[in-house]
Amino acid sequence: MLDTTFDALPTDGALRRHAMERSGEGQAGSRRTGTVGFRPLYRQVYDTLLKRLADAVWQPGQILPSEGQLAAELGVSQGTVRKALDALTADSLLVRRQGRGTFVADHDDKQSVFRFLKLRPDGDGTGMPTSRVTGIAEAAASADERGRLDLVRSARVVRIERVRAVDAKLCVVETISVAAGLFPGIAQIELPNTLYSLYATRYGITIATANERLKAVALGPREAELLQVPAGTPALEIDRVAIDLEERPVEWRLSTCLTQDIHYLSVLR
Amino acid sequence: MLDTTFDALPTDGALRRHAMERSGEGQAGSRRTGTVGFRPLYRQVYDTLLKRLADAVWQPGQILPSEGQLAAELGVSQGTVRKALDALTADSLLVRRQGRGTFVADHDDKQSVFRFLKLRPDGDGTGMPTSRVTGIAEAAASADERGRLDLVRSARVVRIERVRAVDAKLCVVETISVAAGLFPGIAQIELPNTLYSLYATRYGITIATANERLKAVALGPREAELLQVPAGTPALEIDRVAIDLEERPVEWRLSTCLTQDIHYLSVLR
DNA sequence: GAGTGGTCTAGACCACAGA
DNA sequence: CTGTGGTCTAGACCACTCA
Repeated sequence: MLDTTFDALPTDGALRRHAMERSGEGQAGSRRTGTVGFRPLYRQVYDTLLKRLADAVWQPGQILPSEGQLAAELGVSQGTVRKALDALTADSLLVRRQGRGTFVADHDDKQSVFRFLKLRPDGDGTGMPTSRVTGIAEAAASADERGRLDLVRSARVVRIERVRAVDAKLCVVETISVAAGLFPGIAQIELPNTLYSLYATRYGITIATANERLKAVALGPREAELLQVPAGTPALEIDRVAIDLEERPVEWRLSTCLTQDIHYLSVLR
Repeated sequence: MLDTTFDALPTDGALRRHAMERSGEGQAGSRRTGTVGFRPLYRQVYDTLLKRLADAVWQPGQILPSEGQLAAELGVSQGTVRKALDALTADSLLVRRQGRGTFVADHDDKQSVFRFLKLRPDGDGTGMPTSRVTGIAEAAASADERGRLDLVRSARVVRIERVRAVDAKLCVVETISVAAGLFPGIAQIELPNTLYSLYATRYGITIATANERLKAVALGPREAELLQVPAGTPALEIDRVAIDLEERPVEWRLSTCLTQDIHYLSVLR
């Protein structure tokens, strides 16, 4: 009932009124789902705005309407909009700047490069990464790829192999797999250093989170050759699955990293 | 001025009034520090409550006064107290339970064990860790220890060496260094599996964050012997500095982990 | 000076837990 | 039934940015 009201009236803008109406709707919802059917208003605002971001209604870097305008459009109070905007900001999807406005997070800028890159130089360097693609091909998805990316048996993937340097120091070789259906033509594009901004701008796929599993391994012969060190050298293996705004696993990335001059930084709170 | 007012009137409870008085004080503050001297009220409430937690005024697991009581005591509105409590909750220092109250986070319970332990079994297991101390001694701080723990040249440390198992599978050997002065008598105590709850209950030191630097290394002979694998086996080295509520580095921990059956889990947002 | 986000208040009602 | 945290509103003022 709550969601119906919400979805059924997108054109007139009002999510739903508070107070009396809300009370009635809340009880109806409770009857339907026990007592767990309650979804706060700001959560619905969050979802609305999230959908607009996922649908690229607003482009990265672009300014959003002010809190007051959004509140009026959605038929809720400014405080409720604020709570939703704060939540989206906490999820790194928006950036708020006092006195200026609220903007769609631009994951192309310098500070955002490191959101998903935890490799840092041991010493002082900036840690800026560079990349060189060493291979790219389309193929039938392997069992591993189907498992990581939640693909059907007949699915095809594009595999990208590249080497990366941090502060001009060669130290990473990685294989990236994405579903061919989600990223049409990606094998024919000149790939940028930061793939996730390409996903966002060209394919409308925004990476929201990533799960990384780290292990220590001995370098195999191919990786050793690419990194120009002896086979068997200990290396850090990072197995990453990147998740988009709609909670789909959209990229699997297996990176093998030399850690002589760099380390993986993890901050626990 | 802001802080003076705040610190000078702890007994009458009022932080400071809003509106007119605040405006005047704010301007005075601005004159002193340019325009950056502004500290929001809820931030001061946060600091007050944080200090009480650091001073162990409230014990772990204990219930705090209700929002209304705290608001009345501190002379601010309930909404301001709420904002401070929410921030403390986000920092994992409090736990809020609707209908029951706000509690001091108890980092002894099962879910909190994993806040600072990112090693997980590859398969299904619970991942519960166990420990066995293999050595403990007091000594003069090494250069590394002085650097990590910010100690003076003459400082002494207590070093704890132990091996750990995850799901009964031996996989970690680690050396823990703490300043002897901060943890008097710790070398004579029967050490629990979860050291951080000991730090909190016996020494009033609450670990708030930890910075971990990960590298892949080849096992040295001593570690290899303790872990019963060949020397040279690739292993994950975790170099952790734990920071307490007052932002002091209080523990340095160097762990060497076999990753045949476990991995290090890192969630990026 | 106008417009934006940030803070603070006061008061209402809702969901939840427990006596 | 009472008390707690959770949500929502309305309105005020503050700090910041920029034309």
